Amino acid sequence: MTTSLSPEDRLRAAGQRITSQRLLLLRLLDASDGHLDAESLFHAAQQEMPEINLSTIYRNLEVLTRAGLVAQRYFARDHSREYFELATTAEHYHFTCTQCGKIIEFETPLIAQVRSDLKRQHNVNIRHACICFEGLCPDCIPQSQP
Amino acid sequence: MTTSLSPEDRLRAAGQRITSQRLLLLRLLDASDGHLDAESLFHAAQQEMPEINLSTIYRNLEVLTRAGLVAQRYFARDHSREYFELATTAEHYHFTCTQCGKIIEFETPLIAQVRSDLKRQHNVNIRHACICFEGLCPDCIPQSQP
DNA sequence: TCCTTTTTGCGAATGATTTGCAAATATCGG
DNA sequence: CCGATATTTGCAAATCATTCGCAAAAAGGA
Ligand SMILES: [Mn+2]
Ligand SMILES: [Mn+2]
Ligand SMILES: [Zn+2]
Ligand SMILES: [Zn+2]
Repeated sequence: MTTSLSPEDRLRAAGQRITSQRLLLLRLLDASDGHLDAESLFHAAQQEMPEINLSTIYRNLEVLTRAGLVAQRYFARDHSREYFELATTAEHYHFTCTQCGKIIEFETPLIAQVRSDLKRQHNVNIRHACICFEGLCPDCIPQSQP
Repeated sequence: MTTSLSPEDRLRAAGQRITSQRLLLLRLLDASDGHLDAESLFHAAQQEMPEINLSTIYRNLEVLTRAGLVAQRYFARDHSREYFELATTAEHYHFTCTQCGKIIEFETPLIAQVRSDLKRQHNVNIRHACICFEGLCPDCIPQSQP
């Protein structure tokens, strides 16, 4: 069981340079529930660091993702925008409500099962998977007349 | 068991107007293995219809997708580009080789299982899912020394 | 502290997809 | 078959998230 490291130690452990922009990004992701896009992170970051640039956000999200500290996700049918969350949480998947935008996280061993079946049956080496669902959350499902 | 309808009948059955551009698009998708992007379909279409426009391709792919005749997919880690295939094939999922680009299709009942678990546990109404895997296909996995 | 490498801010570029518009086409009732 | 009406198309320009080139600033190591 790992005591969660400070942003600085996480960067160090990942062999990345420690910059105030990266620390800020990690702090913002720590503070949020995750599932933020570059633009939202940019706006949040500007509160503390008004001179920070959007391309710095993008570049660092890529660095952090490749370093394994952050996970990039797609939600909803429209994959036009990338979202990010800390990679520290356990493997889980997402359901997005197309009406209100709520994201429901869930776990299941079945995806791991799919992966191992796929690996065994087709002799492939799986490096990455994108699994997401969308539809209406309980609050947004129209009720039938009582 | 449905005898596969002609492109024209498929459009009619879906209540969409029959245009030569749409018929061509359906024919091209019929002829290919699917998994084509708008640009490839555009190039293929131009062979038979030199004046066809790329935005017509995009617009009709959306129409056909909404009509349920075509399915839109994302492949590879870079989801920056949409791919399409006929929606007539059985529910299946995709693995993309990041090295050679090959796409391996596979079936599994486990995803349906995930959906029903998700639906039951969170009372959501699932409308769409995006499931895709990527990595190295058998041909692209480096062999260890014999 | 000095030197070398990496990162940053800035502005411009990219590239897939979308959109406004007027001309062309499909559908349909007569 | 014909004309009126609703849709669709080709064209050109716009979007918009993400990427890039560059010179100045900051980080890390000796
Ligand atoms: Mn999550
Ligand atoms: Mn397929
Ligand atoms: Zn909702
Ligand atoms: Zn391959």
